[in-house]
Amino acid sequence: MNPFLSCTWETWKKEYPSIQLASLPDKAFLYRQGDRCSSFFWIKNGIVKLSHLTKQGNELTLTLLKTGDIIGYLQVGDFTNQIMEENAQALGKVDFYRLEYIDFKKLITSQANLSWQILESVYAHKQQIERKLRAILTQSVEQRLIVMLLELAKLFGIRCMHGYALEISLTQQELADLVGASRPVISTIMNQFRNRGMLDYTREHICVNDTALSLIDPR
Amino acid sequence: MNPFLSCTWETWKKEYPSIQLASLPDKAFLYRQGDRCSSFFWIKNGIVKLSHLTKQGNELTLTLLKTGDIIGYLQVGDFTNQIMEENAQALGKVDFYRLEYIDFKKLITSQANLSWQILESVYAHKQQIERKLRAILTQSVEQRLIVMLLELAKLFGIRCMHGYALEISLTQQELADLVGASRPVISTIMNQFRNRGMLDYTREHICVNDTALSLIDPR
DNA sequence: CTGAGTCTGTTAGCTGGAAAACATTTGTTG
DNA sequence: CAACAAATGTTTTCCAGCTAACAGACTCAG
Repeated sequence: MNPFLSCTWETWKKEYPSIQLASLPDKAFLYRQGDRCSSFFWIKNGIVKLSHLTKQGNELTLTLLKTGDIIGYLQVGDFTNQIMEENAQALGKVDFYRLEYIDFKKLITSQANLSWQILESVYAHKQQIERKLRAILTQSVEQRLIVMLLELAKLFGIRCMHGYALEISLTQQELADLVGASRPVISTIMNQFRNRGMLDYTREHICVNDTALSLIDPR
Repeated sequence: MNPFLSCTWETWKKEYPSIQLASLPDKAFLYRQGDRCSSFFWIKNGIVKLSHLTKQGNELTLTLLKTGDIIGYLQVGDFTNQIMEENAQALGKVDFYRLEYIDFKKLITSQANLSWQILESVYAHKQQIERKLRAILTQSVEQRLIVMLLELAKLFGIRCMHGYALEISLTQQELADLVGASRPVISTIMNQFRNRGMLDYTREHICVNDTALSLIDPR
């Protein structure tokens, strides 16, 4: 799984001089929207939020990435200006590897199996965003919120008494950004869910109860 | 540009036995949503529409692909069932190369430069869909329609008298699917645009006038 | 303990655009 | 050239969800 462990660190360092292991605290940015960034990142440990800030000042969260995922890759073509369209922000402490464009390209072209892995990863990511697009165009906020909560439970849930507690703490605003809705609506729906016993939550903790799992849409 | 021309056809055929050159008429499907398809396609010539049919029976067009683009690639992981989430439909006659999964994987892992090209292509596609998502969440149908028309003019426009004539013929329904809106709204807005002199169109022909180009949003 | 800052809960009002329905125009075919 | 189908134009109705605005509640620093 870990491409950087198949060999010693020194070997890597010699072959790809720009490689470095770094780490960032909660809320820090790997890169920001508008930055000129030509690095490739591989998350060793932690969660990274990819989001976009709109002109109107709304934040739209594209996805949450976790251990093993990759970001930043390549700005396509040589003509395009290398400006990032999203923010990549640490949610909690994040450790990651970082590689410059040239070395990354070298890596891809020389390590065939790795290139396949990365291709799969990007493609999966693309599919995920297509699903999100679909959801936004066809489902109500309520439905999208359920799906999102279940997804979060699967990705970041830790088994507890009556369900899965999320290991990340999200404000309702962040949840709203994640499903592409306004905060007040999320607040109201969250309450309904709590009343129906699907959810337990406090300010810094969300727990998706097992009863909610039965609501998975059979498509 | 054409990866399959760097060598003779026979050599390719021997190395990757599943490779084949095929072509389909207008409206035919390369594959359909729900199909079990493990092929990779490379468009040699023509335009392909990627779309998704929702439960409610609405069609949502994800993107239009043209010569040089690739689709279908890989269904990620071995665990996922290989079911396609979209339709890939020819818009006009389409010629394409087709390769089975195993050969495609072999191709990727053995042809480094190719794998880089493909990665770029998938990534570009991902970025495009993210932009679309953003547009839908932040812009009015009118704005999205302008942007779409300009984009179409750039991709498929042929220079004419007062602007760019689209070489593909799109119904208003198809346009609506493309911007994620309802048909009546598109119809009304198209009329407004025509009255303002930004557009000329008949049933089977759309021409984006130069005056419309001045409306490109300065972001 | 007090006040500032942040998050959550709730209400009221407004509106973009979806849905449905129908009329009109254009193209096609026996 | 009917007459049928397909695309376009237009109107009406309706509502999900956004915005704005404010009132608790909780948290933390001094």
